[in-house]
Amino acid sequence: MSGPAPAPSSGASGPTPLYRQVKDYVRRSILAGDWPVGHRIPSESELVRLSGSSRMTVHRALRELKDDGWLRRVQGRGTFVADRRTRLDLLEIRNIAEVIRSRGAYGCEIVLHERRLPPAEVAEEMETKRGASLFHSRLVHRLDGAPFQLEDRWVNPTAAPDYLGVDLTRQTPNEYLMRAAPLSEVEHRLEAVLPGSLEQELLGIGPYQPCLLLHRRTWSRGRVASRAWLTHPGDRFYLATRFAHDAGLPLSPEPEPEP
Amino acid sequence: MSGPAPAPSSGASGPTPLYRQVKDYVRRSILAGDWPVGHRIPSESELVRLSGSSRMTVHRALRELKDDGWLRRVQGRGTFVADRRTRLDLLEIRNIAEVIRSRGAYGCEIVLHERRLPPAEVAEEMETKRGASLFHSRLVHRLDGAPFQLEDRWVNPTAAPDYLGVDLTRQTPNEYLMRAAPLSEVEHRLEAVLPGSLEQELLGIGPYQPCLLLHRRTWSRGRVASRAWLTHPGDRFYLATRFAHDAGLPLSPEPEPEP
DNA sequence: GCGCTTGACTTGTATGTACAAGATGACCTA
DNA sequence: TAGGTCATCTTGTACATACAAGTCAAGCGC
Repeated sequence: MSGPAPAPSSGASGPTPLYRQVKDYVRRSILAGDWPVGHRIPSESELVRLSGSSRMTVHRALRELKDDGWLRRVQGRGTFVADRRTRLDLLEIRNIAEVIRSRGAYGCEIVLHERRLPPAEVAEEMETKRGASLFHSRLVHRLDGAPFQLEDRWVNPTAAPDYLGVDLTRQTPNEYLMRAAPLSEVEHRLEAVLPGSLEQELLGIGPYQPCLLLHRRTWSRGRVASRAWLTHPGDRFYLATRFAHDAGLPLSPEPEPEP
Repeated sequence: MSGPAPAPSSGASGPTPLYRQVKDYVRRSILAGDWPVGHRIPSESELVRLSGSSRMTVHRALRELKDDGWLRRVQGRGTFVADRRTRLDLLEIRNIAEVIRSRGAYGCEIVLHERRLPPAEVAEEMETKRGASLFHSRLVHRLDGAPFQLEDRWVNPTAAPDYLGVDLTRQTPNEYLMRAAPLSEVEHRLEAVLPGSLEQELLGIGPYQPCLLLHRRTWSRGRVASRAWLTHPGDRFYLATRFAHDAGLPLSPEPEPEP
């Protein structure tokens, strides 16, 4: 556990808390490349031995690193280095398909609509037990003939048992789910990606066409109800906002000291 | 402390943890408008009495709510309801660089900082006359050593005459402009792109690394004050939101004195 | 071989206790 | 009155303990 964290230099904030030191140790190990993505890091009890602190202190450090997206923790198995990208709060995004719909000739093509066993990462995102099968649908949304969204969606059967019976050409999955599973929480994640060859074909794009990927999870009654990957070709799609500001910007009344 | 959180009904996820129930109680009280922005909420010891749980449990709930931006806590004074509006509708008033800054070791490298004649398309975006020279700066923002944003910015001299004299290592362009040119309007545009070779080099990425490009224009006193292209490598950056959908936020106009 | 149990190990939560440190007002003293 | 002191409130951190629950492999009995 070597160095006791980068000395705060300005002694303003007092000594570095122990849980902070543990966090910094883990983060440095990840940044240094000692622990690559997916690597299982030392368990709590090992870190207790290494750091000389108590389990609750180590536990808090790891939990916060998990909340910050650095780690992935699985009860009974261990703690793993997560695929981390800088994360930022921002922006509310409503369902894109419904908004776009009114802008031209809308069409929808059903590629998949079935019940099956999800890959491990999907099961994890949906917070379901391994071995539990889920609903899976894949749709191509078109506007004036050109695909503008590839929708890959998994649905939790306990949240929307009738999902397989829905006619997805008359009702988008999102429209149905809004009714069937009252929304309690939403999580969005927006990133830039290069789609694989299957997605390229479905979207009718070339091999090096960057796309906006909107990853969206919805909760209903405490469970993850649905997980959607919405891929939008970057050459025919972007998000925009424009708005005016009131005269007096409140912004931050108190600058908040910040060490 | 009334209801013990939304009944899990399906025993799928087990009973709701105690700290979760405390969080939900506080969140509901805020969303219901019982505790307006700036209001001092019950202290930990009071919540211990109200909830019947231990102080550590209450403390964890409040700490997480603070981390999520719901509360502001001041040692020795108490816990207050934070102003959450800025996170929801003010979108990206704060430059991404400033938000990211607190997440690790921040660094900034100035590539350009000069006055020159803009290309025609920039002049058009800035709504300036042809032949009028503008301020131009290009910065690479780094987090923990790795570039996460390439900022290419043009500034209107009539809106911020001192821009060339600003030390951009101590103050991001956005920070300076917020002070120098009171914001009246903002326009955003977000898309997925493949950067050119110059941008690749500055960001330290490969030739086929898709990036999120945030295009931003700000107005001040009726003029375009600034135009920024913010490029973020897709392999180390994404945008995210997560929020509860209980009800519309009250947007209480009186922030209450706050003792 | 197949299925089950068992135990070791993991993370998740809950509680009690203790001390540190900031804020505030009552109170005492010069 | 002015200033310092102290008690008391607040949140922040640290630690020990306990139990719950998920995972996995070894080992047992059929």
